[in-house]
Amino acid sequence: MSLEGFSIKARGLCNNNNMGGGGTGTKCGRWNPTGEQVKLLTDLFNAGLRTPRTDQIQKISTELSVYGKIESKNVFYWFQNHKARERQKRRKISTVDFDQRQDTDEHSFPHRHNTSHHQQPQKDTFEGIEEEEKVIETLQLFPLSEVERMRANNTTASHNEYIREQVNTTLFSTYSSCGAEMEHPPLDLQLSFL
Amino acid sequence: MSLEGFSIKARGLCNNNNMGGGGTGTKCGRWNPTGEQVKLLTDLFNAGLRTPRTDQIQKISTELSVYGKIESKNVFYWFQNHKARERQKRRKISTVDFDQRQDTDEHSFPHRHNTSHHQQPQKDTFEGIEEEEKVIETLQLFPLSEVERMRANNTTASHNEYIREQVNTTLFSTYSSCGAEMEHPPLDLQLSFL
DNA sequence: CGCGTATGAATGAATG
DNA sequence: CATTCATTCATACGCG
Repeated sequence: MSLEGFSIKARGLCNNNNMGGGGTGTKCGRWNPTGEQVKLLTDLFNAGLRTPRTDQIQKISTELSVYGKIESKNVFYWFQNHKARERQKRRKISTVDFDQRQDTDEHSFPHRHNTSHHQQPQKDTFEGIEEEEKVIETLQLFPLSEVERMRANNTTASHNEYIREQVNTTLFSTYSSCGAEMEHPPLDLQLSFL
Repeated sequence: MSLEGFSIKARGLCNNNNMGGGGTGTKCGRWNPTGEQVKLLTDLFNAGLRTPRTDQIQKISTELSVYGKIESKNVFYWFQNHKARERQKRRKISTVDFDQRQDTDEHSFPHRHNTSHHQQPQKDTFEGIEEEEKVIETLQLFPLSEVERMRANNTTASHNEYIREQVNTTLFSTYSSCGAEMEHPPLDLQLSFL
């Protein structure tokens, strides 16, 4: 456990996914991707794959199954999550306002498995700054032979961001449904900045 | 490589002292909240804030930044964790019920992993023995003054009808040309096996 | 100093 | 696609 090095988390507590068809003794009910699986998925993601179709999902799943147990839905969820968090990160993460600018470190936000690709400093716009899928042309990710050419005219001019505006509604609905467990009267804080 | 597990916290010392003891924020990997920061966060939580929205998170983060280095994601995580742990605690207590189970293991999570759904439909559904969370409706902590006027046009995302129907169905049946997806129509990213 | 606990961080799973 | 819940991993800290 060096402190300077990379502590490869290896995600391995119940990581024995290699049971093949047995499916026994898997005490953890949650899929725990292996390193290879993650790598493959990440590569695909970086290659521009964001929302694989059903058949793609199945193929990916099949391919990944050699590394450990996996289901199609895992792949499905993985892409969903990965994409969502990529977005989310741009919104939440490190949006240090103009207030204070401590240029202490540039790696303010953690990158879970981001393989060195553009991480432009985001503005906290709720939309827009996405869909910028980069397109690679020849991706030789796998030991197989055929490398499909990828037509890269995506343009991704998708402005399909459905404005899920939740400004004023959520504020109250949140409290009405979520509630708060406080036995004390609503303290009137000086939270005016909110 | 599976750099998905890297902790960039790959440095060692981090003595972000706090609590009014002086102490200066040494930029370390992990955010260490200040006493004031914790207090404010806790106050907000006690005031009923459970899952702040993005804009709230940012404001909170900005506000807290005067006490020390902080990022939006820290606020985000803080609320996530705080809420989760409280629920967890409550669940654990309710599990004990009248029986003192203190010998077998400390792992007292039901771990009901079901491939169907979970038991918490939405925000607040408690087992039973909890404290009767009160809904604060007179919470004027968050002025909606000009937020509302900010939003005049909504246009109501009508195309929000994504077929996010259950995973399984989507995966193993015809995708039925949702038309809403197809990230980039062309890009037939067929990486070997796809 | 080793260990248990509190908690920050991450992510799989699911729902709307 | 957004949001949330649940669970787990990784650390900082305090204790004995």
